Amino acid sequence: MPTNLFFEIDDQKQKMILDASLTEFSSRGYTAGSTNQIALATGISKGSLFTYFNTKEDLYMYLLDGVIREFLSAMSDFEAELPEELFQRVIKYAEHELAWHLDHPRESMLIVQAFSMNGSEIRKKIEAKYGAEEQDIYYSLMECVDMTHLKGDRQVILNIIKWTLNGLQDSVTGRMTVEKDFVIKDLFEEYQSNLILYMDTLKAALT
Amino acid sequence: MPTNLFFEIDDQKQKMILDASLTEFSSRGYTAGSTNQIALATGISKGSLFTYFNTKEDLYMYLLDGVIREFLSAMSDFEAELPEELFQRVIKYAEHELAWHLDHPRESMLIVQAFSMNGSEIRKKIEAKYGAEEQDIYYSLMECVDMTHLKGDRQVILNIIKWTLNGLQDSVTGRMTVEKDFVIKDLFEEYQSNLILYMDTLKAALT
DNA sequence: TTTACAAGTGACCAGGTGGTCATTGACCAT
DNA sequence: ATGGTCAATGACCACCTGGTCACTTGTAAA
Repeated sequence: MPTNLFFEIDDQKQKMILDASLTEFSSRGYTAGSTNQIALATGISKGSLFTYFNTKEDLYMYLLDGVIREFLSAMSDFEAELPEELFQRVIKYAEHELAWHLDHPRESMLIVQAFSMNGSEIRKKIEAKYGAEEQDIYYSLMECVDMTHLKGDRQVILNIIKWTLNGLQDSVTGRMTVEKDFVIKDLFEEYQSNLILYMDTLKAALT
Repeated sequence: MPTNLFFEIDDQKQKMILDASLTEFSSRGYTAGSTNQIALATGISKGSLFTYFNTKEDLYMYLLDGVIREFLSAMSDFEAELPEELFQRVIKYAEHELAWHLDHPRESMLIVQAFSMNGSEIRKKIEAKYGAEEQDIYYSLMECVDMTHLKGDRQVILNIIKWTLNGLQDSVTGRMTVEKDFVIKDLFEEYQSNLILYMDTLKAALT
């Protein structure tokens, strides 16, 4: 949590600090991320940085909180535009989510790294604070959908769909970390057509 | 890659070094893992450690290679015991895989961390060396299965099943990192019953 | 112009890191 | 006993970390 002083400096400076922090932590992770580098990139002294935030952890948690809130609100805001039919709805939702990740690579990486951290104390705090919240966005967006005509338990079906989305998404982002030259547009289009293929298979099977 | 000297010291010592490395790297990750700590835990000097392995990376890659080979062979060796029917086969395979992870928590964590590392150079080497191999074990074990009677493309179905397994598995291992008191046996039994529930749903849907 | 006070600074600290290399000492052939 | 070989050693190096604090600087009131 920042000190009062952080909020009293001008907004430009606040943004620069958070932007530099985002770049640093998303590319090097929490542990390897360097407060020296953040201060340097922002153009302020390390002394100031540590008067705005008491510890590296405070800075990181404040940054993460903002980014997660951005993500959740980007997803929630899209709710009105989602079709009512389950599989159409899932496809649009997944497209929107992946588009957000591709449009916000640093934010996306920060979140991914935050939840794939291992062992450390801070990981537990993150899990305790956001674990539930992060899971719930998908279910809450699907809550109003009628699934009485489908073969199988509601929760089971929702999870199978969700994990299939995960798998498809990972196969895209995984390729991004390995291949040197990738065209985001191409990957996205491949994802879209796979999305339709997999959802059609599930729809045909479960209807 | 170790030097010749490493293989010439007695096997007990070799094992102690690898064991200490496994403990260190699996609990703290590659970057934070300390060669000092490994030397200390093994009871040898740091100088010796660096005559056996030229760099930290060499040590880590050698360790990882052994562990991955262990895992792959543990999976392959099980092939003969797998039922021929697809969903029964998947259930047994998944049980066996999760059991291995629970029985080898350090090895399991090492592999997970190796493939969830971000950004660094070594990650790319790992991906290049094992990316394909790790994906293929599941497909190769399912290769001989007859799926002509199922509704949908073979590859699509196999992926949906695989990602469903992933989701179930993550929900178990995820709970292990969060909850303080968990009984492995209970988690495993919960996993087993969920496995059957989800595979039954998929089987009913796809048949 | 002087004073008072808060904000900004970067040299500094203790504690780590991966890696090196002059020295040691155990062993063995002579 | 001597000389030679070579694995083992740990003090040492340069570099980095998160965090501190005595100091400088800017500003505004008196």
